[in-house]
Amino acid sequence: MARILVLEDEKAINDLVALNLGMVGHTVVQAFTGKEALSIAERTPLDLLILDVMLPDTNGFSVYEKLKGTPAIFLTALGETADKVKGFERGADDYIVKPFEMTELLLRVEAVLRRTHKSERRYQIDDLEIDFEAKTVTKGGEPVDLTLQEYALLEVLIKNRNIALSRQRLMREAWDVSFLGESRTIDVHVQRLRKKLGLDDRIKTIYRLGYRFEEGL
Amino acid sequence: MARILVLEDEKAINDLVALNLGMVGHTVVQAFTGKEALSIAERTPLDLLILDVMLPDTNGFSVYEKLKGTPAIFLTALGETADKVKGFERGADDYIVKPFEMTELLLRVEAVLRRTHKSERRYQIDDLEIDFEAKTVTKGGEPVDLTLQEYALLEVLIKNRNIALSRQRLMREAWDVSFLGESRTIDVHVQRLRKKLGLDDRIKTIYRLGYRFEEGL
DNA sequence: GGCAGTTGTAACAGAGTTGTAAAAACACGT
DNA sequence: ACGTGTTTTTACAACTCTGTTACAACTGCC
Repeated sequence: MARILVLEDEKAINDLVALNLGMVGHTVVQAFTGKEALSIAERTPLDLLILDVMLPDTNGFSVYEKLKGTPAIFLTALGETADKVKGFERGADDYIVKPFEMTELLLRVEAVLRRTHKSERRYQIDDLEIDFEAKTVTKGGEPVDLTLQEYALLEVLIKNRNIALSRQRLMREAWDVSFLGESRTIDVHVQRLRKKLGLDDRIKTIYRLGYRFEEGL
Repeated sequence: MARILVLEDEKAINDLVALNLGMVGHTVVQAFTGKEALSIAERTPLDLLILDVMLPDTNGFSVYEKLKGTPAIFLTALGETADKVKGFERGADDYIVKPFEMTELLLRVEAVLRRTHKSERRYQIDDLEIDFEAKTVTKGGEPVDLTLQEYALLEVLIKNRNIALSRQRLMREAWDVSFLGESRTIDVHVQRLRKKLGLDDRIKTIYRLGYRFEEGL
């Protein structure tokens, strides 16, 4: 279940896409202009962008540039594909030629989310089993109690596994936007996760930066 | 296994759909006109409607309107999608563009049924036995009185069992859409369910979020 | 090794959240 | 209008969580 932004000026298409994504359980935000999209992205974290290439006020690529880091799927009309494809050399992105089948879009969305680890409901490692939707954790079969805030933090860590995350970023992604406190809050929460789940080895401290959840490697 | 009405005037397609649905275990009723569909719906309870949008005597939407409450999947030809989509703002429904793959239809049927959990009418756990359609509950053989609202809440909890449900979501799904009150209503109703049904252990409080019905964990 | 900066850890208090009972508001038939 | 049964609101006590603080332990660098 991911947070997805749909940027497409044609209302009918935008609605259609949003509707279908919502149907399969994602949280969808709709934007009709590039400006709108950027202002939304500023305020809420997003897992995936679906960008129309041709827009009245700008084009999907420049929006994508400004939101670098967030994976994207581009919607492009038939003529404009070939030369622009260079944009997608990266791995997390994709594009679809209009007109498209809704099932195709849904499939590609799932594929991208799977690649970027953004929509997993359950996660298993060692003797740990975490269900983010049920909000349950078992360790070696025994249930463990986590608080909501601990789930939020753990989820961010796991979904960005093998990436070093700054405290600032962890704050942004796992805490309510309004939260401002600059303090040792995160350290304490990490400590609680390590203790409750026996994750001393998997949640690694990056000196002077933040933390990283390690898997495989 | 659900009871499904197929309304589609082209006999070949209707038969095909009915056949396939029957094949996977559903009970299928076929209708070829809107009038027929309504008369059938009057007499037998249905879990899902599959409605052709274009019909000789009417259209799928108006049939849907008259049977409000029953989830539906619309079959629509390519041109007529965009403007009609407003019909699906609700969560339980879906649509498919003709021509479609039979597997796609079957998948969407299962998805809708899963979302609405309509394939189960009764639910049993421990010494409890609940019939959501009859609106009866027995606990250890003895009948228990629940109010309508209590059934609604219990149903949402059970049909989303093992998922942590926010108060907001419970409100949306178990109360009339229009309800806005930000209050302790849900807490009180949960408390009554726990007391009346002895569900203290099964309905778990998720601090700062809402509740979760637990089954076999 | 010594130092400044950084992280680990335990304990605490206040804010926020839930359980519960009882009152108030509402719905509906008579 | 009244009475009955249901639903929402209110009030308060009990409880949980969370950010903070203080100090110990550690890290990297000179």
